[in-house]
Amino acid sequence: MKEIARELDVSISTVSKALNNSSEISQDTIDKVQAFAKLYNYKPNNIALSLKNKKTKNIAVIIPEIVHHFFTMIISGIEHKANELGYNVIVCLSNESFAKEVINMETMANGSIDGFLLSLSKETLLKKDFHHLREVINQGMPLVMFDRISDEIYCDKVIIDDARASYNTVKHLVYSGCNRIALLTTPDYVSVGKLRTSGYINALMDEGIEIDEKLIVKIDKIEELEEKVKVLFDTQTFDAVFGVNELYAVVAMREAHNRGFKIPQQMSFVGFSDGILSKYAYPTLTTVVQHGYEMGQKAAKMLIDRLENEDDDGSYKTDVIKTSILQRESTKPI
Amino acid sequence: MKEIARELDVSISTVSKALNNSSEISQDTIDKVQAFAKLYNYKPNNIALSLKNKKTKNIAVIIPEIVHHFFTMIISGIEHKANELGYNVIVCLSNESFAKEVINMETMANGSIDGFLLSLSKETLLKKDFHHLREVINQGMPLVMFDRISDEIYCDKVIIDDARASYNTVKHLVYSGCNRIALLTTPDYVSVGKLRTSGYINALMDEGIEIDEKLIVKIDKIEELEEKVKVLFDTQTFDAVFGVNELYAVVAMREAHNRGFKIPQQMSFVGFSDGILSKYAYPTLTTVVQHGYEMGQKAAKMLIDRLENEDDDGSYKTDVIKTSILQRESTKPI
DNA sequence: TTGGGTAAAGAAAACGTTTGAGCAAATCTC
DNA sequence: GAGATTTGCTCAAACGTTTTCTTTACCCAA
Repeated sequence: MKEIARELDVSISTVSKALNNSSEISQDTIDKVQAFAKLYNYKPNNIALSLKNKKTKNIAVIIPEIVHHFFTMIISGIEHKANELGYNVIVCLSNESFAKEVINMETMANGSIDGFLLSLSKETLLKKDFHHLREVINQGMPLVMFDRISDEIYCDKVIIDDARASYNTVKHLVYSGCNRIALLTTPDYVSVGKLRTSGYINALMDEGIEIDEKLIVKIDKIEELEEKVKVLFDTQTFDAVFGVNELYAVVAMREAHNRGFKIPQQMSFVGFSDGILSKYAYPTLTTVVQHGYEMGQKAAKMLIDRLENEDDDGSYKTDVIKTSILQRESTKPI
Repeated sequence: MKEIARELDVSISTVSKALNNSSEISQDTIDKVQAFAKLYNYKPNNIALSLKNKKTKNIAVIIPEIVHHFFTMIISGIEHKANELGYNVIVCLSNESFAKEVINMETMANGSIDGFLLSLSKETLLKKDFHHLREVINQGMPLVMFDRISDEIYCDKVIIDDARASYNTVKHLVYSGCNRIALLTTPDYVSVGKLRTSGYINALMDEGIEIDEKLIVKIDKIEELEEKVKVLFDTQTFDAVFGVNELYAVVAMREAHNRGFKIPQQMSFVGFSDGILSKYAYPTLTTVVQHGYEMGQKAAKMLIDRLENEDDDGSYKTDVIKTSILQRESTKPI
């Protein structure tokens, strides 16, 4: 801008106004300035604009892990919607670590971004320490949580109805003729795992099937997955496996394969979160579709709506994304 | 800062210097200011710093697609290394679209970031239009390309030695007793696909095996994958399949399964890029490991090195990441 | 001629920070 | 005790914009 001003022998203010087609400036000058701007390939400096407007048009999304189909779908959705609305997405990974989550929030909450999209790390869920969230909220920075949330924090949220999805799935298995259904789930501190477990229990109770605790396997770390699955097969009999994610289901299915079970005739399998594994497993895996892309889109829209509408009436929304069951080869048709 | 200055009745400059432990300021004042800063929970405004320093400590990474194991590994690596060195990562998705890639670069190259990490979209590779890259380079903004690169652009690069990896893999298959090896690859405009194809051809020639064009299947869109695989099985006989990504290999393996082939006794399978599909396929898939995480780390390091070392001697490096073959169940041991 | 109106442009402040130059007071030196 | 040095602080400019408030110049009517 300075250059253009010097070149045309006008003031910087004039240049600025001319570029913005201000009515204060003569058409003649406007044309000249804009011509020069094009010539010099002038691009307004975003940082200066951010400083002036106190808006960066950036949003941060903090997720526990990116190498995970569900999260990449969410990011895709976020990115798409944010771009559509003129925002950039800064991705931060917490790696399931509380400390990293806190650091990420702190390095972002200093003017670099306008708002947060957050899915809690396992460690944060375990510690139940949410001071960093409270801090940014008090600071007046909008926060939208998705998927892994906490009820203790008041803010906008987008979630899957995990309990209901799990409930429906188990019923589906029962209707297809299964009645000893093993559950591969996470420890209860993972909010979504807990909800899925409770959906499983409720469905069985409603169907009058007794809960056998030995059929419920809680897996904390990925390393113990294969071993625990083997133990399950060694010690229990069952005719279906419900995994709270696709990996658990696929690994169990492999084990069944190795032991010579016919799928789905002798044993059915269902997973959660329809990803690439389910789609290309052998046989293809029936899954609960979580619609991560839509979740991301909705979360981004919620955040940006709040950013652009000043009328903060202090009320927060929680959006529930519907799930659906995608019937593939690993379960018997109803 | 203003508040602290008012409260302590000193100038803003004094506050700034006190916070930076300047020797110009008395220890007494420094202590007081820092105490107040802690009390008010003062955080320096990053935007103002960026404007002043002409450095944002942000880097943009533009990738074609995020729902893809290899790219998420790369992003993980980038994010890790960048964070370690004090940088944030802004993720942009081109969705394999030339237009979106250009837009992404333009919206970022206005002061929002210090440099680019880029993997070209398919459409860009097809069009061979790289004016947007030239533009940012001329503007003096560092650019590091990774994986999907173009030789026409002079900049730092990080690549896989695709041709060699493919060559080695095919030799591996030959040594394990296969001699009619089908290749599932991409059209030649995808740089890595072309290289992998040429590695395949060279290996066969070196082993004195005739190239049968009918065994080379080029797949452009994911939708045509299953159909083309079926046609291959219907019309040709072969004892091994080499897929230039894990999906191709896994889909082919499924088809072989369905047709009753014994794997690997009757037919071997190898994929490229060791992802979740390969690991949990049935049987588990032998793959070429691309070390995406390391590629990401290296690319990030390269970019940041260039950002922080002024001495731009005009020479560019190309780093080649080694690949390795991970022998699993889908191939015969050598 | 003078005053008021208007069109076009410029000056200056602001966003939050850093930093070199400048300045007053305290301390030192001989 | 006068000049020199040191100490501790403030001023002002700078980063690149926008925007409000002047200013200037010109025109027209009284």
